[in-house]
Amino acid sequence: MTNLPLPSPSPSRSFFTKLLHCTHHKNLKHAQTLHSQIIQTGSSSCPFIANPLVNLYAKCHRLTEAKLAFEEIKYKDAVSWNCLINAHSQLGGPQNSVSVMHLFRRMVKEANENDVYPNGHTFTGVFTAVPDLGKNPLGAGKQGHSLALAFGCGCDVYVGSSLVSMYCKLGLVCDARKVFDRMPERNSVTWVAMISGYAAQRLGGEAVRVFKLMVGVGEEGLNEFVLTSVLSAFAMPEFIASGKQIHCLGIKSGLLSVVAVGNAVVTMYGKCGSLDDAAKTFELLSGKNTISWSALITGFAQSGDSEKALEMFSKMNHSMVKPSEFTLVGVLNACSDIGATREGKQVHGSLVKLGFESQIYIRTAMVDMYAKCGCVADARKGFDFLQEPDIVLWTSMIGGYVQNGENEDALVLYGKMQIRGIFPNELTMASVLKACSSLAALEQGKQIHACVVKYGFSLEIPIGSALSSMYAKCGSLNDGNLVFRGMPTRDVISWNAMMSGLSQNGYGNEALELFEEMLSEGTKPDYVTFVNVLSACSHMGLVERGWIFFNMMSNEFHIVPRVEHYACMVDLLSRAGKLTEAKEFIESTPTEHGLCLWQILLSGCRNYRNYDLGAYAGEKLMELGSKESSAYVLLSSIYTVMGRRGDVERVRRMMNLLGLNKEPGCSWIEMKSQIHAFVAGDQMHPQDKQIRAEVQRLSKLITDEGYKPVFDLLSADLES
DNA sequence: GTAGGGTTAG
Repeated sequence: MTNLPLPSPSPSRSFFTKLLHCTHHKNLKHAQTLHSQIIQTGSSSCPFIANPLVNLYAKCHRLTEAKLAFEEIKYKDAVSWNCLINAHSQLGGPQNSVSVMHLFRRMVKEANENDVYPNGHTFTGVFTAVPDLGKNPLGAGKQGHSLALAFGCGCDVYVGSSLVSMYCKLGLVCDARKVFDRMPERNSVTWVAMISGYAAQRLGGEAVRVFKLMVGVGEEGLNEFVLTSVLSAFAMPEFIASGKQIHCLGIKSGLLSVVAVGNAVVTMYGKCGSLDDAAKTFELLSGKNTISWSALITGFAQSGDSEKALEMFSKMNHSMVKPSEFTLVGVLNACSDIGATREGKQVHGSLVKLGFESQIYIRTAMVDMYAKCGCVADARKGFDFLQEPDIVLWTSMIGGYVQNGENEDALVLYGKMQIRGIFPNELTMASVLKACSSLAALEQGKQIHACVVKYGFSLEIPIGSALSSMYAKCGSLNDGNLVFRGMPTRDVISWNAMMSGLSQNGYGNEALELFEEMLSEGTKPDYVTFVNVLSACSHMGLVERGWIFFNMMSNEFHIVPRVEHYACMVDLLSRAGKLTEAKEFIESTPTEHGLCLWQILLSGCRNYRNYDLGAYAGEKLMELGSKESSAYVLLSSIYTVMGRRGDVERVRRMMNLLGLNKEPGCSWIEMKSQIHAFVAGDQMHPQDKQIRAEVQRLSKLITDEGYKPVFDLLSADLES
């Protein structure tokens, strides 16, 4: 009984067990030892040993070795092929996906010869690889789909699930749903694929229906994957109630303790704008990982609480959890939002240290951050760093120039992009159109309009708004209106753009009519709308209506007046000569707006030659430490007129002390796509002589018509 | 007794 000899395992059996064990532990060192032993014993051509070896290399991400081991197999069976195919599809990426398709074609081609045919395992690998194909993924997917049916794999749950997932990733949820509905058998993976497919397309309603279907069918598959995918479908404000229910379900089922589920809850609340709930859930998470922190930080940044986002980031740094590129994108966006240049630069430093520098999302966020913080040159450095910027990055850089008023550079960069043959998106077009508006570059604007048509963009928001605004701001109000009326839908920005075009070109009444039309169509005005309305009133001298609108803004629409609104009111009152009323109005507003508002009143006083009030406004500006040279010049002129020599001296001394100089006036005009700029006093233009002669001719003409220029003492002083 | 599908942060 005691000394029964144990049967010694056959060498192939022993290799087999060792290979499985080694695969489980992903032990590459041991794999190489085993491989050499297998070669020595001459079993490397036997599928029963070589297949697990191919798989072992695959799980260690060693595709070259896997391929070598595969090619050594003399009579490859289906498993040999599938191991290598899935090795590539699991690693993913365009390159590996192409390899999957090559291997698959070879397998099919040699099938009859070897009597080895693709099966369910093969098609799962193929369908997983399809979405990553750079060239015609849909064609490959459909072809694969029909082959799978031809090879009798249509009923396999794995094949079905991977098909659902494939169609979803290609954006064809309807095709995915067709496959889903026809599947004879489904499991939790199938449900998850379908639900997350809807979630990715932001079709929360469909996702709920599928989830309810699953619960109704009595599927037992409720697991952490299902919960996370459902939660991601509810990450929109309109689904917050459903999201809360799933949160409860997570608590009841105990699945909330899975960190991925907790993270999905945090994300869901963040995207719904319930940052309190997001933060509470986050606090209770056990085993917070980098995704948890990123979810919360991004949530704060996206809901506009960027200070809080930065605060959480600094807490994260103390918690010893390493930030990922996702975290840093969120933090950079927070920095852009509040113009936190110093923090942004710190993040730049740490992302270099962490090796995220060349990540495209990181680059885009960095370019955006530097541009929004006003450091366009740094933004450009970040842009130039990548040889192949994608369209989002091109667009951020172009948008960065526009935001900083460097519109010529924006157009130049857009030209470079066109030469590189890069297809713009709607935001690119909107940015370059905005650049044209600011430059009043009608000709270039028209060319871009032609591109909009050529590229097949519609007049949807934001292109429609940008285009109508471009025409309006360039003075082509009819074309602006034509585009505006042709837009399929209009949001408050579209209305604002058209109104501002009208009002800037002296069509104040039409702007106000448009405002009435906007209200009657049920679009809620925002603060910009009221800036437009008030400035229209100011241009038209409509004091009474100005007051009505100013009061309507806070009383009816609960919009807190900003400095722009106060400025419009002061401008309106000053232009109308109601200078004392303007002064009293300024004194009733929050003091931090003084610098802007007193300056407006000062100009008003100049026009009406109210020297006492002008001096009062000027003194206020000096007290507040104004850096506007024109304020000091005007004030000293006023004192000159009033004969107060001592005060003139005092103002001039202050001006010198602050190092302020009179800024020369300048203007420009675009002719035949070229911009001609003029600065007061310069004689740089090649046709300077002719231009001056023409100005003299025109001056004489209008003087003869009876025009008398006003040369009061103030403007005389200004000219000196 | 070898091989396959799904979730969370931009």
